[in-house]
Amino acid sequence: MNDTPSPDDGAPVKVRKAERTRQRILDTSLRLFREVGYEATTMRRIATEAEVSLGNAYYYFRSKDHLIQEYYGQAHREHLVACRSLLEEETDLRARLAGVLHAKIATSEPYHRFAGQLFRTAADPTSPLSPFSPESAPVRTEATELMARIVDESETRVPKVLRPELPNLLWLYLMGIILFWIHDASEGAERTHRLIERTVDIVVRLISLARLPVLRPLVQTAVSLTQELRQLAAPALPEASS
Amino acid sequence: MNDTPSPDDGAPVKVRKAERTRQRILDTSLRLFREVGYEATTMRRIATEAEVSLGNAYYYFRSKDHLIQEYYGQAHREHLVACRSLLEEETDLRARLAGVLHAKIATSEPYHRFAGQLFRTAADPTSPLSPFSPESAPVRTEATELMARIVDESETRVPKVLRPELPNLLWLYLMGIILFWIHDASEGAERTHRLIERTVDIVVRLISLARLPVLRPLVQTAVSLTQELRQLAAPALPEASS
DNA sequence: GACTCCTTTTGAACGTGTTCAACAAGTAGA
DNA sequence: TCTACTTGTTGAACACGTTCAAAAGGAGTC
Repeated sequence: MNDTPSPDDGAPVKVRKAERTRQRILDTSLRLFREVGYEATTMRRIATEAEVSLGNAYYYFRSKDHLIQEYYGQAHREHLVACRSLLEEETDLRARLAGVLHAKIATSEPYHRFAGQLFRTAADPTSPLSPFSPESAPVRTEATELMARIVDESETRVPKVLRPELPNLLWLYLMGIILFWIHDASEGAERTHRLIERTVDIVVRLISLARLPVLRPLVQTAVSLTQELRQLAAPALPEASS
Repeated sequence: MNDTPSPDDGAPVKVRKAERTRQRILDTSLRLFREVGYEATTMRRIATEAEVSLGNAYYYFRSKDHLIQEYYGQAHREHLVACRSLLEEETDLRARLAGVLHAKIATSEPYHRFAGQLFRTAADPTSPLSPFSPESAPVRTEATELMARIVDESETRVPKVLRPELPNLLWLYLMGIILFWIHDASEGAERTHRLIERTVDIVVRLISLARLPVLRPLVQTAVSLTQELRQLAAPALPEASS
């Protein structure tokens, strides 16, 4: 069992062991979340199946909720993989945006039931699991950067007013789609995919329409609103701007 | 104690007693929600303070969540009272809309902390407490009718495309404001009130802009989207159309 | 009163997430 | 080897929401 061959760098075996325990708990959790859903996955069951005591699970993860933060990360990484080729080949903005959204829904599908139950916790503003919480900042930032990439590497020119805020707006749009998907009980999330097809058109149209003089003040307000939103979520948000 | 003078109509005293017990539990719950928040209000405490056994509370209310449905109703009634004079006197759409929204936030203020915790449950799509759930339909309908009244009795003409769907759109807008308010920790919800002032302008502007030929297709799509949303929430929604 | 039937009420019991004092196991210095 | 010290681990205990079999109460009928 204790196969730790050639501990390179003289790294302490202790750390390794702790890391393995942590990983075992994490893997078991994510598997159970997928297999039996959020609520049926009790901390006792996680502990039992990970061959660890109940208290030990709490040593590594402060609460059941905190286990979910890990899910966010994993889900995002899977999404990135699913998007890669599309982002490398496609240059049309509409196609890029639609593709990324469809991929998000598709990769999330195994976790559909889980996500529904999870949402209950994630929607709580005081919860560290809220997508707006400081704890979620890393994943949120990564996701926003993905949105920026969709736009930047496309052939569409974005009106200047919109440019700095557009990735955040698109991230909000993604959150909206996910919200819809969570409620969507249709076969294969077919309705959500149709929703994407229809709303992507609007969004792309709006991006160009933002140029229109009539709409200028509107756009200005909308942009400043998202800034307000951001302030609301994080009173002090230390973010590396790139 | 047993003061049931002149049981008119020969109504069975039994029913009266049951009704009183139910009311006592309900009053105690709402008071505790206000005073100590959602989570600190345990079913045991409600039972104790209502001078009733724990099981008895469950006889009248299927779960802690169901107690909240009652809160929705009460909150809406308080909102109506707070709006009355404004709706009778004011005819300008912007002023009417802003007034109603400000009133909603103001009357909800005592429940701010409670609402934050509550939201955790209410955001769960499978929860009967979701504002989109069938169980919430009565209050939702009433609130939507209030939105219709804001528009109908104002002096502003609404473009035909928008008319049937506008109350629902405004209700969604209200939900958005409440969502912001829940996250808003500023003194006296001052930020939410500012948000209302700014967004009301946009909304009113959008209502007139909906006439613009350029935007026609956009508006069309937006309208049909809300219909989609409605379908999502309630697979079979029996609603009295007036 | 005695009987039946339905409504109301009780409190013990279950499984849950979480906490915590205690213990075990490694690690490093003497 | 002995001695601290940190890290990792345990399981009992707590309060919670919820359930349920059983008891009590009340109303009508004989």
